[in-house]
Amino acid sequence: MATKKKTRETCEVLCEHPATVRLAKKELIPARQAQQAAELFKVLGDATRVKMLQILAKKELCVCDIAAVIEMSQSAVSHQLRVLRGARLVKYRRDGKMAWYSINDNHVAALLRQGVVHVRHK
Amino acid sequence: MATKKKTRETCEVLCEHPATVRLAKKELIPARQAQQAAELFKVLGDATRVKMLQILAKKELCVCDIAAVIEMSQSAVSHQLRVLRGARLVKYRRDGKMAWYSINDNHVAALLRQGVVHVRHK
DNA sequence: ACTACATATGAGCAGATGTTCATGTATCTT
DNA sequence: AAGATACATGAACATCTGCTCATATGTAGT
Repeated sequence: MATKKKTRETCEVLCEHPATVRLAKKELIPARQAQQAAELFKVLGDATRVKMLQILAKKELCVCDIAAVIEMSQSAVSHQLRVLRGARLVKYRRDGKMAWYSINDNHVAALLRQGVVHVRHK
Repeated sequence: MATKKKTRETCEVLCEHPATVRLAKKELIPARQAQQAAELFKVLGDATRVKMLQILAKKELCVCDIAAVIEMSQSAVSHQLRVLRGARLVKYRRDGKMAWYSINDNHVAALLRQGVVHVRHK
């Protein structure tokens, strides 16, 4: 019985290469940075938002026009714009009833473009 | 009664700028490309996978070492490696009992790095 | 052949995500 | 002031995600 449970009792650490692990741990990105990068990518990880960002990278548009272009409801678009705003990927200005959105910086557009290029070449 | 429901009945298309919409639609990325790009970003959109890719970009590692470095269970790591394999972001080779993983191409590493740089500068 | 080891995978579950529907808020028109 | 318009938001819902736990698969050593 004692011999049978050996695997679990001795712990899972058996095949590790300590030197390699130690080195890799040093080179590992800080947890917070990983989390923030992941959150950025997560926002880009939705086809609706990709489309929105892609057209907003070309031109400033109002909510209604965004909805018309990507063929989604105004509500859905508005919800997603909130996500994009939260991630600071877009900026907006109000002009009376309308809200005009555009991409926040070229960095974002570049990242997006690079992703698109990657899937094209695959 | 008929007047009251006007908003819904006439449809949501009232504020659109037809010329702008038509132009933006032409410039809109094809749906499949948007979907594929989103799927790529979605894979990058998880802190565990970001960490894994980041260390695999520096060095080829076996599953057990990856688990030790990022401090997650072997099972969790294995599941995520499956996702990364599915997206062709990593490659692997077997050597006896061990499986050695590394990043698939520099493209992926560059994309990752760009994301990290973006959150650092924010 | 038997046991230990390294990795892969299926089931199950809690939490996150993206849409719709209904409604709220602010602005414009009359 | 009242209604219409443009947008935002809360609730509800179905679906997806990422983990754990248990177990399966394949390899090596004895």
